[in-house]
Amino acid sequence: MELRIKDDFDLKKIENSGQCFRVRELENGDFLFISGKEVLFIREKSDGFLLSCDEKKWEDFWKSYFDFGRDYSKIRAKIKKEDEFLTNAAEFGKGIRILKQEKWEMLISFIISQRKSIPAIRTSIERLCELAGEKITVKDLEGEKKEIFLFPEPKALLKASAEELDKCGLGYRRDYIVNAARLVALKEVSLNSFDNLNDEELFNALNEFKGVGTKVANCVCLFGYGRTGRAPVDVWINKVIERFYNGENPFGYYGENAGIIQQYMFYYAKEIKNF
DNA sequence: GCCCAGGCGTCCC
DNA sequence: GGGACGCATGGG
Repeated sequence: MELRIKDDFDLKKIENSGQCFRVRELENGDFLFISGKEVLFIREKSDGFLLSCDEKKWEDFWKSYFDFGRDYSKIRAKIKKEDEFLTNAAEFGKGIRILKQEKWEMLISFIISQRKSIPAIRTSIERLCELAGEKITVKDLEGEKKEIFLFPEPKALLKASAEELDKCGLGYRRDYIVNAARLVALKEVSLNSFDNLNDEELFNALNEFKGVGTKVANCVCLFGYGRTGRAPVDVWINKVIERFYNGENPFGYYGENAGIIQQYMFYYAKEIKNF
């Protein structure tokens, strides 16, 4: 299908925004998105986008995945005029959207993320998918068949040996992942049931997993549950807070948009480095 | 070889 | 409640 949208939908920025680790640009310039059991190829065209899914799948799944239903330009318009850093960051990051990704994948991905660089996170996750993920065959926009490994189900991870998991470069995080897989696979914890919790309750529930602290729990809230009021603070955001906000967390003012504001700042800081 | 990475658990106060 | 410390491993 075709999508007649141009504003606030920059695939390259989304790929590099640090919220997703399996999104990538292919050699032919198309983008590949994988989430849950769904796979999408997207090609940017002069008047919009060409997608590998039909209208029904777009309406049922990808539309909400890409958070279409939110007007990002309105959010940028609410930024304090005197906040020069954030104004620059938002302009620079214009086109980023907060993806609503698969909950289990977010939990494990952000457990892996601690004390790892983004390229290293991608490598670990990809190895995990090849080790224990279901292999499916899909057709790209050229009609050519491609093999894709989906993100491993909790049960599949439990079947892997410690040695196999270690080859994924998980380091000391391995036991955190096995522990989470056990709790979810044995249905002692239901990630879907967490939908009913408010933001604070959800944060606390996620925080119960070993290896999930304040930052990781907030990332899962934001990227897995669409809780845009949560603003994860990592090393980059900490530098921003120290340098531009006198050490005071600036996100409270933005309420339910705090997570989106945070994402603009994170992307800007990460990309510019010497901001 | 060195430094650091979208932090966290533990210990100690 | 907050501060120091160790942590496995890969990228730059």
